[in-house]
Amino acid sequence: MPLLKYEQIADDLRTRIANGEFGPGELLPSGRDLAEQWSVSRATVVKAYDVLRADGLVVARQGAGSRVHGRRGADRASCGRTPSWLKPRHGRRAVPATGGA
Amino acid sequence: MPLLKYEQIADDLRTRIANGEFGPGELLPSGRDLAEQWSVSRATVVKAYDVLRADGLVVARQGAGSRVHGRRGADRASCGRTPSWLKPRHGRRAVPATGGA
Amino acid sequence: MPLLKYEQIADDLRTRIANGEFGPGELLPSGRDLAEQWSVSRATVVKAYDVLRADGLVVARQGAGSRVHGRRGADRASCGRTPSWLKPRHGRRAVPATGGA
Amino acid sequence: MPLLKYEQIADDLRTRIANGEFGPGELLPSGRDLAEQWSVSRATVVKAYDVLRADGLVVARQGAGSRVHGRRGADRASCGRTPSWLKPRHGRRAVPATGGA
DNA sequence: GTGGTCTAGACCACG
DNA sequence: GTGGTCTAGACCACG
Repeated sequence: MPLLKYEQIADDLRTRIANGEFGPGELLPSGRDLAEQWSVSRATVVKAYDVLRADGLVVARQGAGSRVHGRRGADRASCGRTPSWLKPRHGRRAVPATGGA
Repeated sequence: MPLLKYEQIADDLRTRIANGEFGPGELLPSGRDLAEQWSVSRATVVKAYDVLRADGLVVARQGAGSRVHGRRGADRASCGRTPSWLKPRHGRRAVPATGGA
Repeated sequence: MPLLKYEQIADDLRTRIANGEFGPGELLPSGRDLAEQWSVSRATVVKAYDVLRADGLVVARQGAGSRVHGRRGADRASCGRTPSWLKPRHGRRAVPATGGA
Repeated sequence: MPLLKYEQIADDLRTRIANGEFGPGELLPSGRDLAEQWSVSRATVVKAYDVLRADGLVVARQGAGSRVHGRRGADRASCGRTPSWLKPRHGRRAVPATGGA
């Protein structure tokens, strides 16, 4: 087996994040769920998330699950699906803070 | 040959989409059909669609064919000449929080 | 020939723009150069650029050549090579105009 | 099989690059070698490298092999633990136009 | 040697 | 039927 289990899991998550399945700030699958899906112990999943946290790809907080690093929306909005060469249009007009909200 | 085969095929589809031959959400020719029409291997057509998917122009689902990105009608309806996929997120403009809601 | 000459030329430019060979605001090859490179008349090249202008990909001004649509730098900077899922880090900290250095 | 072969290969390389086994500018294993090591077709390896190139992690030139993106030394030298390819354009800070030029 | 394209065909999952 | 992966091998340009 060229890839260890926890590396496989980490890499699978990396791929799914890269594919946009999970965006910045989004909640990732729980350790318990992943352990069941991959038929591994929770310790193995914990190690997989360790790798991703070491890479800076994922952030975790006590009792609040693991999330993709980055704020929701902001960055994604500017680098989403649109091909880069179609970008130039919208002038990054910042949302005017017009009193209300 | 200035253009590789898979680029030719991708660019031809791009052009036909830009020309409105295929609108948002519409079904594109199957890989098998294109392979026959262009007298190329199916793998070459798959690579052409790879390019278009990477561009976000096309979406494909197992067993359900490849389609032009975007919902039927919606985008096209609100646009003039410009192909919908040239319009970057013209909606999105957050609903101005005008007091109430 | 599934692609007409001017479509081939247009699509080649489109591909090269998509590949980043020419960025937003950058000057594209002159009609005279392209005509020679592709062994076609200048009218054919003009037609190719017509297509790209109709697509909104290219802008042309009298005597100033054709350029890729969009401002130089700005947008490219925010959506360059870095994979989208690596983006989140830098907090868009505007360059502090600290007088000195 | 949760991970496709080409994804496994791509992810393995990604991991090894992240671990510092291959630094910026360093030559990566040839497609032929990897194909033999993984007992897969060379086309599968090519696709793995496709993924890494699409991510901007790897650059390849005809006849000159594939290399980790980035110049030798420079990026690595200035970084701590974080793999250089996780650092978005830390240079680039435009020279502040201090009066003159 | 290297990377990349392309073929002809098998295989799989999805519908 | 569909898209996508994968193989084994040929071919090409680059060095």
